Amino acid sequence: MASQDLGKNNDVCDCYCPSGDNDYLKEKVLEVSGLSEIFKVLGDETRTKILYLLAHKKLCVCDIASILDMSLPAVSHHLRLMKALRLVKYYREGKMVYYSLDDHHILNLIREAQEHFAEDR
Amino acid sequence: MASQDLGKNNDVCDCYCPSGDNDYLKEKVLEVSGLSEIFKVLGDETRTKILYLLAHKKLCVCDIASILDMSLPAVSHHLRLMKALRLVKYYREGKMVYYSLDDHHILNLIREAQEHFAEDR
DNA sequence: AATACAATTAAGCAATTGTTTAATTGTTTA
DNA sequence: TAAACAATTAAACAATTGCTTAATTGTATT
Repeated sequence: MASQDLGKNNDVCDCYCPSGDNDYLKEKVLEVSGLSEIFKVLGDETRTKILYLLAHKKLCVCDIASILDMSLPAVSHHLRLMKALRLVKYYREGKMVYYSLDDHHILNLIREAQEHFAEDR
Repeated sequence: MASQDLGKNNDVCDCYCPSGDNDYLKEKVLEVSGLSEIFKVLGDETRTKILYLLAHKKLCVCDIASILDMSLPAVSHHLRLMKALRLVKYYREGKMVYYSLDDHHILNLIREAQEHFAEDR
């Protein structure tokens, strides 16, 4: 390894087809960096459903499990992740732990996706 | 196995905490069924970037690879997936294959996610 | 205190995903 | 038609993900 590569693929091809603004686009693309983190959360059907449920009312873990027909640990696992990302919050009431939506902005994303389906198909 | 289960977890717990509208919520949650398919696409950073790039201008595979600093097969692989989902379209021009955005609605989702970050943090 | 129950945590496993390398296809140019 | 190049495809691999089972924690009830 003689010298350090400035990025692996500065010349994958010879064309450089666009008007030469590859450098500009390299900058531009940074605008969406990290965005997929939210999408990854919603990329799991179970999580989208949990968020959608919690948007309607607060629920205990055990109810979510019942509604979604899943095991408690499975649900708890997803809640833990979304708690870490501050999408949901919780409070304990006796034996039960109630979860609710902490980030209501996420609903806009869900609605937007719904429109996506509504329009296209 | 004596009798058929009506869903695995109709009684995960004894509480049934909500006002008893679990059945209603089971229906309600169907509204977001299948939605995560789109989110899954955007859940990969590379794909979000490709879509964002193509929203600005059509590009050949090799340029995308160059801009994102990735191998050609890797990029091609992602494009293939998004082609199948009708998010991007393509046409051949000589040796090069140009891709462009086919589903412009997807940009709304990206913008919505950008706002999500802009507001919260 | 002991039991019961909701929830969490941990470990293990199967399935999926994204990348790499190598081979192949398609188009142009010499 | 042979060589060069863009792109695709296929096979193999590493990493991640989501679930299961089992054990643990925390609270309430007896």
